[in-house]
Amino acid sequence: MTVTIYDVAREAKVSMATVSRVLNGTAVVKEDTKKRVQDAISKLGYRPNAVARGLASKKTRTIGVIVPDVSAAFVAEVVRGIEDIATMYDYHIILTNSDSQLNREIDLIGTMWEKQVDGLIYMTDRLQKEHVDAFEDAQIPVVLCATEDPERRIPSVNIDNRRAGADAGTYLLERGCKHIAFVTTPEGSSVLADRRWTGLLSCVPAEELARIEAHDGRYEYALPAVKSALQAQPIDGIVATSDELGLAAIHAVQDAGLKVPENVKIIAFDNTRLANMVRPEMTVIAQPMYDFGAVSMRLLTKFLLDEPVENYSVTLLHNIVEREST
Amino acid sequence: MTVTIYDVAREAKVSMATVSRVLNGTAVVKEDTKKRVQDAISKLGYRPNAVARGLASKKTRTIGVIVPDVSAAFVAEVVRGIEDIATMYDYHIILTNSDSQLNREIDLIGTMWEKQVDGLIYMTDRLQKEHVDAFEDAQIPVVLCATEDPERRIPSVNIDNRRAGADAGTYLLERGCKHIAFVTTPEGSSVLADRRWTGLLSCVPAEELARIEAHDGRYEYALPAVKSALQAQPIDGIVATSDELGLAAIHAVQDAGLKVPENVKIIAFDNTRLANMVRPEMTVIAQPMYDFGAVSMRLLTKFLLDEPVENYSVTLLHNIVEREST
DNA sequence: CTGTTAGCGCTTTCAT
DNA sequence: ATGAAAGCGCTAACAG
Repeated sequence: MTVTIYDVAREAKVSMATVSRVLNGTAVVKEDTKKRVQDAISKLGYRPNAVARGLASKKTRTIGVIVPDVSAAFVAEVVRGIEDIATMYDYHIILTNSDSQLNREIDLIGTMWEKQVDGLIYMTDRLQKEHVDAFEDAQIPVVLCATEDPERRIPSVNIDNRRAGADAGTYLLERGCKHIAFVTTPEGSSVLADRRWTGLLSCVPAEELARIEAHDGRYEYALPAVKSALQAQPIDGIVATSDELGLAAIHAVQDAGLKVPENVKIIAFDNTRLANMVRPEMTVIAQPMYDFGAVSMRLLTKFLLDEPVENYSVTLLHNIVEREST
Repeated sequence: MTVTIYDVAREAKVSMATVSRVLNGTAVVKEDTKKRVQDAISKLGYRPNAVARGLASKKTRTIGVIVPDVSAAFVAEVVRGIEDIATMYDYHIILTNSDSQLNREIDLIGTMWEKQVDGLIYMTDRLQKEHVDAFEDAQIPVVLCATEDPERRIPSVNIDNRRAGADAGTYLLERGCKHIAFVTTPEGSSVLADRRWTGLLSCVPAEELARIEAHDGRYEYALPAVKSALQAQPIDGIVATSDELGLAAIHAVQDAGLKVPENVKIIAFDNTRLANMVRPEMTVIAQPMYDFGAVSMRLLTKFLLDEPVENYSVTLLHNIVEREST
């Protein structure tokens, strides 16, 4: 039925240990016998059973990936980056969605341990003590991806969100904006958004800065929120914490009979495909989404391969892509 | 170090077999001893090793998911559906991207077998004989998701794309369009798009039907393609095979100094979030993306659990969502 | 350079 | 209702 390493050994007239050796290159094997083994392998169509391998070696070549929601454009792009590098290093990923629910997240860390993943890439809106505790007693190498650990206990890959927030603010200020609004998710829901807000506050006088919150960070909620803000106060510059919110801002401004960028300049975060498919094309603080994933995974492999790691918390660069909305 | 079933057995003063029984509910255990075991488990913080379990039981509770590219909105939504149902039935998913490359796909089917996945959910643009062969000698239950098997050898979940194409054409015809264009990926790259084209041909006279192809189905390539088509011939109705292409069509029309929907009516396929975030909001043939994934996974569990399956190829319903572009 | 022999941590007969 | 024992398919000492 299923052909095992034992069958290959018999066919090649060697011991299973030798087969294992040519399979893993874990010791030198005479060229001649190596060939016999390889012939036997292809003749029988043998494929090593990764589960048995995992049990024996205590390495599954599988890494767990916990994200809030793959169906979000930003996240999907990150996952793509993770998977590409994982493939490159011969790992597979087990993907799960947490919907940012703490209990589910903690639960997942546990089941990832049951699955014996070699490492974990973790993405969440707000890292809590419970997470850190769970990581610790799971005893699995973890890297946080686009997720901030204020106390830097866990390796992570991120951009400098505070700085990025300040850059966005400065950009608008330099272009003459006097009344800036920040369109974002509700306070406390995302550490990253909070950092950006802090950055904004550092360069824009508080009295010239408004805050517009949209439930769940969704277009549908943002649109009316921005509209009413526009009526309540003068606004000539908007920073949005995602492309989706930026687009909502654009439409709200247009609905108010104003023009982007003439009357209101808009700069958004992320630079998903949305940003350059809409009209006007959006100026953005581009985030290296794919690289978040790729670099996280690469960092994880360093831990797994015991390579030297110079920097436990990697800060990727963001940059402003100037388009039509400013 | 790591606590095993053996430790639990000793702690509870029973045999490991009994522990296994309470763990799996695989046989009746006296209430009293069951409690002792459970206490031991929580006292020791025991968690069963899924890899060992997989080796012994030959079931990994893991299913392989092979998709062209998670970073595509459509795919990401499907994957979300798969993962949700997988979680519901206590399965995990190993996610891989194939970029629709045949050799990579075949390779992946093999490594999925190595990983001993219990089942496979497969998504590709064009199913080939090589795929079917690989499925067969992998001996894994497979369900095709949003992928068509012309010969219906493999279980699948889909919509009726031919019919959907015809519906889109009819819709435009009924609204007075005389010169219809289909914006799509290059011929042969996607069976689904081909089906839609066939559907279109069945209701729109060939001489009133134009075909506009965009490399990779991308906005960037579609925009100029539609623009030049607009100059070359009269067009007053457009069917696009994805939201992204639909948006490109909208912008191309606008750039030509025409209006949507007054001069040109546009209907697109998919109904990703893009469709109702753009202006004008797009009329679409809505595809049940999440359900593609969810139903596929559910169907797979039926095979896995030996539940009776009445229908091996499930056809989900599509529907027209009327918005501003028509 | 190659073979022998223990396990890895669990499920699953087969007894009792 | 519970225990003993034999694997699952492989890796990893340890010999030779």
